[in-house]
Amino acid sequence: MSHPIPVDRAYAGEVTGPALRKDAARNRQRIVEIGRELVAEGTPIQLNEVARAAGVGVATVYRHFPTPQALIEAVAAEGLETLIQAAEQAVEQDDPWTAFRDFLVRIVDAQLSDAALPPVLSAPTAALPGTAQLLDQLSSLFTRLFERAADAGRLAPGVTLADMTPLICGIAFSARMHPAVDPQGQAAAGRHYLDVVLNGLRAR
Amino acid sequence: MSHPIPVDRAYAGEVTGPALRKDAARNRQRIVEIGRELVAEGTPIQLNEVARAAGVGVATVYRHFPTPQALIEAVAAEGLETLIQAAEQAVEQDDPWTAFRDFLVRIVDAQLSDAALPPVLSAPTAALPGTAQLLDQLSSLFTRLFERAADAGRLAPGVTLADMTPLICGIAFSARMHPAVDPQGQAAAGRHYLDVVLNGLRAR
DNA sequence: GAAGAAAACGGATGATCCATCCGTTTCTGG
DNA sequence: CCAGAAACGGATGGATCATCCGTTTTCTTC
Repeated sequence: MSHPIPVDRAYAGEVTGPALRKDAARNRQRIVEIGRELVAEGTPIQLNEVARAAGVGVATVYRHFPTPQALIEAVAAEGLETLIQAAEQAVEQDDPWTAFRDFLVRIVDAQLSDAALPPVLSAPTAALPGTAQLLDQLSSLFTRLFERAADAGRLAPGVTLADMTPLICGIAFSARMHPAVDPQGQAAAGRHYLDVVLNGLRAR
Repeated sequence: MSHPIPVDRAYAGEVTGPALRKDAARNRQRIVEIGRELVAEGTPIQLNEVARAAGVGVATVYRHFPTPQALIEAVAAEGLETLIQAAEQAVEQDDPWTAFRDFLVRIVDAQLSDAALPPVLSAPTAALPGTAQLLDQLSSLFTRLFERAADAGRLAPGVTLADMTPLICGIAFSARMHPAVDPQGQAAAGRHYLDVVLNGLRAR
């Protein structure tokens, strides 16, 4: 931690700053690529191993991603952007409850089909500034969705915005525990658990 | 894994078999003691470090607990036994729904106050045979509680027994994510999330 | 309570994993 | 094309892991 490892910048979820040099950008992409594969197959991420697989030096990996979590965040960036788009579309929806519910379906689904998302959405803090920025965007869009639903009187009293992230991540956690054979079995479980929670959340 | 490390036996959740020698029993207890402290303070368990703190050789620790998970299970045994007792009392309860609900409150609470429980209750497989036995007992008692509630028509259709463990662990997961300062804030969150789910689970 | 067999002990050690440092290479702006 | 800056790579010291085997403790039998 004493060596000057520069703060990360310029990747998928573009945090503007001095652009990366051409070779740096290329290497970064290769590294994220490998990271994506490892995350997808559930292999725990070892930065030295990532370097070997990506065909770059160890230091190059550490320079871009000081910890495995940072790499996971970079892998998750794409998924976060997709979620942000979904949230943007949802705020356009007329019916507050439908918009709210449909977005929850999306965010649960996304966590089940992209293994990089759960650790990022559940983590208390982001390792990369770009991740923090994406999470902020998502959070502010989601706040709108939540408040619209709440203002429309569709939510049971006592349910707060601060409860939503834990609940959503808990639902995804439950679905991942479900002993399903096929992957869509897990998606079905996720949908089911979300229905249960939404049912418990709705004003009557 | 080529060295003959004997299968574990004779501890809290007594799996009968040849009794441990006196010194072995003493060391085992010391090790679990230290394990309990580490788990409580949230320190990740390192078997070498446990050996040092317990004042025994490394091999002694590995002989008793081949992996950190095994030690965590030993620490969790006491909590599991308490839950089993609670479940036994619950099956005596007259009202099926009250029995079911009260036990769920207990199991969520227990996971929040004993950090050894979540990994054991969420794990797909047990590392120690004693843990497997305790989990079996718990599971069979819980099955009774669930089926009584279901037969009494108190559960929404589509809710199965297999959904319950994931849901319960998901609730505990959500509560642990809740950004509470004091520890009873987390317990309150757990209670709240359980209410939401129970609300969604109940037949209407 | 002594002696032999069996069980358990301890810690040195080779293997593996981690992450930094710094000499070399690649890039970019002028 | 040149000089300065940025990024590279991999050797390496440090940490962690888990096994092996010579020694000690306990149990059993007489």
